[in-house]
Amino acid sequence: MNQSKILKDLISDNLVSDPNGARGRLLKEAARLFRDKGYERTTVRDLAAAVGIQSGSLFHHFRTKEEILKAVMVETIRLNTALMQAAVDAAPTSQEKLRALVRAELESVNGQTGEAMAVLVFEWRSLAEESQADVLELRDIYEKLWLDTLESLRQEGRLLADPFVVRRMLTGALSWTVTWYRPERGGLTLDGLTDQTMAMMGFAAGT
Amino acid sequence: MNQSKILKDLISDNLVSDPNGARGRLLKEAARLFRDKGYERTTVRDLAAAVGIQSGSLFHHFRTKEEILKAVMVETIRLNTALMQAAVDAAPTSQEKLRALVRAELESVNGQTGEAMAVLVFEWRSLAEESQADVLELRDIYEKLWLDTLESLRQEGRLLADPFVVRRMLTGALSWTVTWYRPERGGLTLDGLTDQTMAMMGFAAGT
Amino acid sequence: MNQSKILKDLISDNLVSDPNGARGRLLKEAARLFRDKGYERTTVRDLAAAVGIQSGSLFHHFRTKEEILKAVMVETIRLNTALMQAAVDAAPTSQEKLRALVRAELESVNGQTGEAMAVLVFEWRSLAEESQADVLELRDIYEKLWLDTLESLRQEGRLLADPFVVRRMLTGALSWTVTWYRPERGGLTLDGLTDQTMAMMGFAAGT
Amino acid sequence: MNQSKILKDLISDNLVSDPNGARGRLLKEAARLFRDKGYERTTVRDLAAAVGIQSGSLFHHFRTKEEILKAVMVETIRLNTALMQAAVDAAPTSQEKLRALVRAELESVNGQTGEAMAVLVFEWRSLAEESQADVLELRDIYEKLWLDTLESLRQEGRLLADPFVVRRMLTGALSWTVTWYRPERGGLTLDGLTDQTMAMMGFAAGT
DNA sequence: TATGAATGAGGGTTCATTCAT
DNA sequence: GATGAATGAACCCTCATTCAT
Repeated sequence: MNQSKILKDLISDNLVSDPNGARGRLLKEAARLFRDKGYERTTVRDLAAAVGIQSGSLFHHFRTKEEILKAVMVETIRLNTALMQAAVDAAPTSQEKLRALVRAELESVNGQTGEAMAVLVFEWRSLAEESQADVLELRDIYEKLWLDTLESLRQEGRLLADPFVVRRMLTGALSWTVTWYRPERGGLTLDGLTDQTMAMMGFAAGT
Repeated sequence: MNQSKILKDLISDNLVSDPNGARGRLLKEAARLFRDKGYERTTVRDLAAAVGIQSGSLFHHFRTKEEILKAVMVETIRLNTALMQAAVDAAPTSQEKLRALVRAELESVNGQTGEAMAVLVFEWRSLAEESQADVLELRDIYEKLWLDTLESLRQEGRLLADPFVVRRMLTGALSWTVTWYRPERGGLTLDGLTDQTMAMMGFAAGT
Repeated sequence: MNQSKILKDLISDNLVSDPNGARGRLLKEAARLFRDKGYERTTVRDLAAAVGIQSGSLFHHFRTKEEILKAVMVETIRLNTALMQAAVDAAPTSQEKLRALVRAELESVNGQTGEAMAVLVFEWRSLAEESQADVLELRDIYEKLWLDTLESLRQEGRLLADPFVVRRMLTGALSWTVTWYRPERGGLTLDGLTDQTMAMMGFAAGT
Repeated sequence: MNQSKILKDLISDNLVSDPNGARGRLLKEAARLFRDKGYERTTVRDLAAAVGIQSGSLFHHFRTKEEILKAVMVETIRLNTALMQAAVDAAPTSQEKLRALVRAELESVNGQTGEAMAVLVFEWRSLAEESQADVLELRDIYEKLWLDTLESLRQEGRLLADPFVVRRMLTGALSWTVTWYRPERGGLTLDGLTDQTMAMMGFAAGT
């Protein structure tokens, strides 16, 4: 099942907003602004201007600015959970599953459609505590995919460290790429970056 | 050369503020607040209250709030550069040097004295561009320690990935520990966490 | 002529809106909300929600929010003028006329059907000046009933004070009951409250 | 003890703000604006302009706009309680005590210094519920003066109605004078208005 | 008539910064 | 140095009103 099919299904189930609709367009711009300037530095006027409406009109779609942040995070996590699941399902071995997860997360963080993943990671503190609890529930599903894969590798003797710790390290490492990885300037492709990540963990490409 | 000696030297060279002086105390509290609440969410009144003065009085020590952030970063990086250098110098092999660097950075990020390192990483965006240039210069020295060590390991065949990429991955991974590592709740010690980090990269403890 | 007959006549003359119609229902809810929360604190969304429509739809019935306030006042004053007139006509003596007026006004202010009277008194300031002039004209008819009755009592030597002043004092006193009189909690009935009002003025019950 | 002496004592006890100080001047202007335009229609910018400062500066003295309303009410009630107490103490008979209370309340509501009393009465609903509880406590002292006096008259057989009801009626009647009594246009003086009020209750002047 | 998205002015409040004392 | 009142721009959000559908 390819990416656009996954997205289409989520949209028709109302789990993710249609990127062509008013709400979807706003969330996309919000994700971009939040990633680039940070949640705090992004004003509701910035958000409104980015989709060509007045700031007051925002509040037709969302009750508060924070609700926008939450929506960005919730929809991102839903989309990425579905993408990760598909990636894992399609990979035959544990190592390939891991590679697929790394690759998918790098794409989420750095890709054109996925700037919201960086928001999820770096603006977490700006989310109200009540909202954090809601998002954490969704996050658990997502994290389980990682932990199961890492656990398998551990049992196969191909991973020396604790899967839980490794996952958290990888969260930081992969998210952090958003601050420095610039594929457009030539150099490393996303596949190359994935290879490097695997190599850092001692997995040579193609083994 | 132990840590307190290093600190003392830096203080007497006026490279780092005396933590007992007014300026030093403020920077320490600022680092803590910036790490805990973020730069944007920390008000100058918060900063002033933390050291028991009025907000207006802050501006006798620093011209702007951003100058405080910059000072936190500059002094942090000076201190940590000295600490890292000492750590590297004391380690005989490349792998031990790497372990020392990891351990030192984890301590910087999570330790009692070093909360400022997290600020350096996560509040970078809040620093004015002109200030970023200044800090980056200092950072290069610091980064060189890492790159040299990783390069050696690479040449020894013990590291498969590109040192530059690995360093950036480690920056993210190690900084991110501030969001989840809670030694006080029992469990992993800083040494244990260091071991895990090394293990993730394929370096078994004591090899 | 009883109350419902009076109301029916006013409706068929188009002087008061049918409480079963869209306009009448809205005015009734508006009166309740204006009395309970005040005109300023009542939003058009509140008004719309109270009759189960969207806020935009309100403006098919009234050009502005203030027009709703004016309509509440105008219809209230029309209805109450008719009720007062009937009450006065039915009472044989001046004292009984006064009692009937007091009783009728207390009922208007506190009764189930007449919550709008409190609006007329306490939200006067919110009415635009142009509208005030229109309503004042209607009010004069209403006030004349009071003044004529008080004047008679004065001439009979049963009232020591100036009728004009007494009427204004009674306006305040009777309107103010809306803030404290709670018949549902037991205690004073409307008749009892009427007796008390008369007693305050030196008119013993049944004299 | 005359009025200015009473005021001076309250000021030196910090129960009422000095009308020459920043806080006192603001409260005075706030009372005037709240009475003239209503609390809701008065903006913090109006308040600030009335004392010649910027709106942001208001929040140095008061945390919220509502706190200003509360302060107006609290200080008013403190001042008026002291004035009423003095008025009652100075009057020898129950009837004269009542007259003194009526006269004092009329002066509070309509006098130059006392515009705040009208705010206390007519803006009650705008006060947050928690604040209402605080103010009510103060109000009880004030009301007791009235109730004791009315109770005495009742026992002397000079008042037919229930003191509790009479007090509430008088609250409405006397407060309402603010909406229509215009001494400057000639006609009734405050003493004359007091006489009329007493006469309405069957107390001839000088009896 | 009814909807509901959009408007746009203005609301209360925050906050880094200034400055007379 | 320290204070604290004052600034003024900007913030998030509200709300009466409009209008295409």
